[in-house]
Amino acid sequence: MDIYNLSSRELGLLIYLAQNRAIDKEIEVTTTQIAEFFSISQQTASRCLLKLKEERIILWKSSPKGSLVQLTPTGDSILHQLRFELERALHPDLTSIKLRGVAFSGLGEGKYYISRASYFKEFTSKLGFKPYHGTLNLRINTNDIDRLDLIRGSWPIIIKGFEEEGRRFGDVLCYPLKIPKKTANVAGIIPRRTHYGSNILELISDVYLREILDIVDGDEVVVEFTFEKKKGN
Amino acid sequence: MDIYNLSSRELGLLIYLAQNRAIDKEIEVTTTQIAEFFSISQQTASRCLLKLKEERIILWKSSPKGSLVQLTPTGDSILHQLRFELERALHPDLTSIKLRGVAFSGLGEGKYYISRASYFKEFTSKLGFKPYHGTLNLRINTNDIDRLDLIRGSWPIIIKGFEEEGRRFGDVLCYPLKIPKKTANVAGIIPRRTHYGSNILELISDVYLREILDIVDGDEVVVEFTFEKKKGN
DNA sequence: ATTACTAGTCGCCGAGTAG
DNA sequence: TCTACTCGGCGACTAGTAA
Repeated sequence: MDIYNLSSRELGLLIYLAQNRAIDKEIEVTTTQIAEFFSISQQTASRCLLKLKEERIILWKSSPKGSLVQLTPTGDSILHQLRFELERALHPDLTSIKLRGVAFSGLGEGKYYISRASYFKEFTSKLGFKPYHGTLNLRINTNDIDRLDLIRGSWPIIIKGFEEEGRRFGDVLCYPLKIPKKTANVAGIIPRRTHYGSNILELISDVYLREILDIVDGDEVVVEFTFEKKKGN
Repeated sequence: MDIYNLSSRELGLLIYLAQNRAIDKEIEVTTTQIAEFFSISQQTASRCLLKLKEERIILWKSSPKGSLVQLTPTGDSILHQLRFELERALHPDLTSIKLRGVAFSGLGEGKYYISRASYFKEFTSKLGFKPYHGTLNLRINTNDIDRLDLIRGSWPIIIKGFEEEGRRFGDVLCYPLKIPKKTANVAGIIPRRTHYGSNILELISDVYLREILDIVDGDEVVVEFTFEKKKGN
């Protein structure tokens, strides 16, 4: 879903809904209320909601008494993509974002996921390096979560999910990163379904990062995200 | 100019131009290049630029060899308005923004401007208080300039400019503020033509702020901007 | 009250092409 | 090459109205 495929109406409506907290929870709206806010007809408001629903940008339960609306993760991510593009428009000189986080040990899921043949092959071909069989978990500093969300609004490398042994493995989004003064190939990975505002970022690399960086749990790690030329899609 | 009056294409084009640094300077573009980027026809690209020019959102010199484009202050402010709305959409719990700045003495222009009968009357009627005949100049902390720009993206109270004695007095934009723990009526004022990224904010109030706050040049002042319910226009 | 279908109008888009 | 006009078609809007 590309933000530029949305009409201005739909985008405005999405912003309106989000401002009314439709990101976290279902909110009540009526098509008449939307129509008045945007100075359009009630019918158009109805059609816009319908279209957003069809494109799975919102969840919508309509009834003769009114409607309940909530943004889907897709809707949320569209707003973040717009934010990313806008930030770059307003700060064209900004070419990288630094994040600080603290290393911690997870339950080993990262290692498990990377080991899945399907993921491993895609990581290798799309990232251009063979990932070490393990991840370095970072708990991003509270002050930097907003910046993490900004990075997540960029156009990530998408590792496709799959179904295996009756279990669903979802899409994983990869963001190429650098560790200042190190040459290791690094990428931050985040499951697509992770909500914005999360402070967890897992790092994969072609090397054993804990050794290269000489860190243990609790140590601070800085990663840097550098902008590409344009939105790639 | 309301951001919701722009078509999605025009908004996208504006972002594209800004990302290519058309905020600061004239940049070269061709309608074909824009057409390819957005996957539209060259004709539509041409029409979009033409419309943006008519609405004084961009300056555009076109010739058979290509075009030079630059955003007008209006164009810049549209992007900042969008940023403001988007920030509120993504952070609906954020209800106020604090700015830190350092007091300094200007050349007394603020005092001069407020004294102009035309400005004074409008300040009084639109802000709801009689401004003290002087302003408190703040040099906003570098780290907070981005937040100042965010506030400037909101819907300000507009004090209309006028022509007098052969001189042009431009529009002044007012942002209602509060000083933490003080009850004084305060507003930040910024001439409309001031470019974004500026670190100067002038405060007007119904009281003599330097006395109430007990400050001299060089002292730090904190001001707080609180969001209203909705975009007012 | 709501949502949403249908009919009719209007404006926007792309193709062809002129300057 | 550029920009930008005209024209034909289609998509989006409003009004009326059904459910």
